Amino acid sequence: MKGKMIKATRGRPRAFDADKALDNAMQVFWRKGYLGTSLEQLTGAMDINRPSLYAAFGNKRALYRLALERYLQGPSRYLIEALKEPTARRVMERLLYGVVDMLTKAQSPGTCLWVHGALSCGDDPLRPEFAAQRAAGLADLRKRFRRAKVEGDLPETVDEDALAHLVQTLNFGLTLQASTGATRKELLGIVECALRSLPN
Amino acid sequence: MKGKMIKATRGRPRAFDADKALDNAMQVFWRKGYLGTSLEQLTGAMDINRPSLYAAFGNKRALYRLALERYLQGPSRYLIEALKEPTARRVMERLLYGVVDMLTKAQSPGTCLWVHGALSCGDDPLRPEFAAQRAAGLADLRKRFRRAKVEGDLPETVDEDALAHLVQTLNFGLTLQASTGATRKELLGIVECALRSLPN
DNA sequence: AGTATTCTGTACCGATCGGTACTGAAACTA
DNA sequence: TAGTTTCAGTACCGATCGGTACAGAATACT
Repeated sequence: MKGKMIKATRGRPRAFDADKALDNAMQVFWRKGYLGTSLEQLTGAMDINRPSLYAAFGNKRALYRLALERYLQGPSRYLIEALKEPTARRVMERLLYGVVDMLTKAQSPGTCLWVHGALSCGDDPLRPEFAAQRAAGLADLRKRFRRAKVEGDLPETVDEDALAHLVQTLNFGLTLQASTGATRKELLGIVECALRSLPN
Repeated sequence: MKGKMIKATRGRPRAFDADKALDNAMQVFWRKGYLGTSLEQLTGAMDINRPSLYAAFGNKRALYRLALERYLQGPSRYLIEALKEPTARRVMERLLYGVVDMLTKAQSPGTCLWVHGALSCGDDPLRPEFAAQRAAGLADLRKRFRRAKVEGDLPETVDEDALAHLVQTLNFGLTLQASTGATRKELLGIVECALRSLPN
């Protein structure tokens, strides 16, 4: 992760904290999307000037990739954690309540950086990368449900592929709800309603 | 709808079909989103020049609003039609299969113009309009389910507000699935799985 | 015909886009 | 201290953004 940030050992040391700067960049991308974010907004939030940004992070697209990685390891951590829950039921609960928490946390932009990026990147080369990441996330979820069947906490009759798809779809849908103004109360209602109709 | 397109009775008649031009504009917005669409792409697809676009449609934002209206009455017609189905069950089926059909039809851009716009409009004044439209669509669905309870084709125990939210969320989620590469087969699997767990 | 009206097309506007050349400052090594 | 390396900052690049001024062409009204 930090490997992609260019750092030097010799010469004049940089005057800013690259990690903190990246964090600020993530915030901007999160709120504004990819096309909706300008370099001026980025350098403003990161409190560095343009050549410093390019020297340290490459370009706008490369910076976005780093911000996305950071997002997935930070604010979107609930996805990783959910998979570690002991039962399929707990995985689904943690995932769905997790996304609601992320979307409605105190200083949350009220959307998902990944989703926002996926639909605001135009024809950028980032586009196919989002598709690959969706497929990867889906595969993780499917594997987890398959394991649950083996371990006996998910009925053999359940189609783990369809269930993984459905849970991912609910995650996406909840994000869009929040992005277009749904409140925490509304989101929690949706999750409860969904969980009532999901297996186990 | 056509009332917002400026047309004159006196003077030189316009050399293009405004309706057809709007249709072409809709296609571009559909594929590229709002920020992702440039005036050059629009005038190119509409086969008119810039001043003609401004004279007939106002500006980029006004043209987008017209394109969106057209989309809702055309490719996204399934939403309106679904509400006319005789039972709550049929409403849900028509809506969910309808969005999949729309997303995977022969020349479909593989996304929803509305969703694409909502997440690619940056800080544009369009943003709150999307929020209002989501709320309106939700209210329509809720009213329909309430009626279904009165008419007896939906159990009294069902929370029509939560159900409406859930169906809208599934619609959003399916759109995002398609926007990031999910196939028709995958989408149909999700719908079947969802319908199996929805009331009735 | 003459005139008012509205369209088309070219050519342009200032602003902003993502990205970079270049100067000088600040650190390290020798 | 001299030389090397890397950073910071200004100032700029060509391209593109959304939007428009203006001149000429085409219609309708009188």
